[in-house]
Amino acid sequence: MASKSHPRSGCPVSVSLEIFGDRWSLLIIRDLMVRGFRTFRQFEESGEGIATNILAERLERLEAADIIAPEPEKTDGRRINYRLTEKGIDLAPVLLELLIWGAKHERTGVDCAGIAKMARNRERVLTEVRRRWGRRDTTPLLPQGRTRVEGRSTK
Amino acid sequence: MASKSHPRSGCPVSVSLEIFGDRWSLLIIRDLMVRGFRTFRQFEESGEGIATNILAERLERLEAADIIAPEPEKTDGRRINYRLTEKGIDLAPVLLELLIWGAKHERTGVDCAGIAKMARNRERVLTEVRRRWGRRDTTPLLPQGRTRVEGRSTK
DNA sequence: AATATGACTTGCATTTTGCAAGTTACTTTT
DNA sequence: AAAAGTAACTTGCAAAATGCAAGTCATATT
Repeated sequence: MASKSHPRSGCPVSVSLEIFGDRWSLLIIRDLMVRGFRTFRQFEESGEGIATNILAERLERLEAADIIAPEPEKTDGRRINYRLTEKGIDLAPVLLELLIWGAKHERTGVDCAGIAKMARNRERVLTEVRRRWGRRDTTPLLPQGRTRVEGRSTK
Repeated sequence: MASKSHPRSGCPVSVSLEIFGDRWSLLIIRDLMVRGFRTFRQFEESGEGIATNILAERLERLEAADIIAPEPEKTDGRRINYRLTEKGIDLAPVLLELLIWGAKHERTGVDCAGIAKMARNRERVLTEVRRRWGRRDTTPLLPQGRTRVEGRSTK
């Protein structure tokens, strides 16, 4: 991504996009925030099809930006758990709006009605995300199934 | 960008990012929404340094996604005014959250306090954006100067 | 008629992606 | 304790996207 520093405008939107304005970064953050994923392997197999070299590069980038932080697992020296920093958790509203927009305007694999409900209770949703994060609760916020457009989700 | 269609997850966030998950698309939308820009030339000279071929490609993409729509100017056959569709205007919350996040967490060229105030009145800001859009009011929402980090903005 | 302007194309060098196949450092199994 | 996983990456390329400079083309203006 934006490796080299071009002289950009200094607008916060522009600065933000320089950090995670690509097709993958926010998906990693989504996996951390709402799916409860923590490891390289989980991100890799999250269903989006990210290549491992890109994933590694994005994790490095997000870490450099202090959005995520690696936390080696004590019981298993191989495994690294990635965690969101406060700065990373603050991306929840961005992700939520992206979710709401996509569900409203595009054909996606999730239940529109459910998302519309979230749209009416943004604050509640964000509070819940933060609460779970604080408790290290990794149960997915929304039932993230391979639910495709045709299938009515959980009812 | 994501020209070829990979099999992605169907998550609304993912679908959204496939459309405008890059470094430029949302900047064009920002220019339309809060700076009152309407033409190719304006986007080109918006200070971000987008190349003309990329700009042309992004406009095409956004139009294909029904986020913007070109409107040839009657009095001047050369000029095309790009306008946001309803779907495009619905990106206002995304942009606003991006703005708030960037201003809070990164060193940007705008007055943090001003943005923080917007963060406390999200609904008011969004209503104002829509109101201006409806009236075709192109005066910039925020005094978008080349205000750099050092300069305290308008007072 | 000559010059200018707005909105793009085109050509080409440089970067970034995507993909497949390693590598390295643990852990678990036998 | 050796063999076989497993987790997190690297590496090597080919393919695609990007950046840059220059050019085109249809109006407008002088």
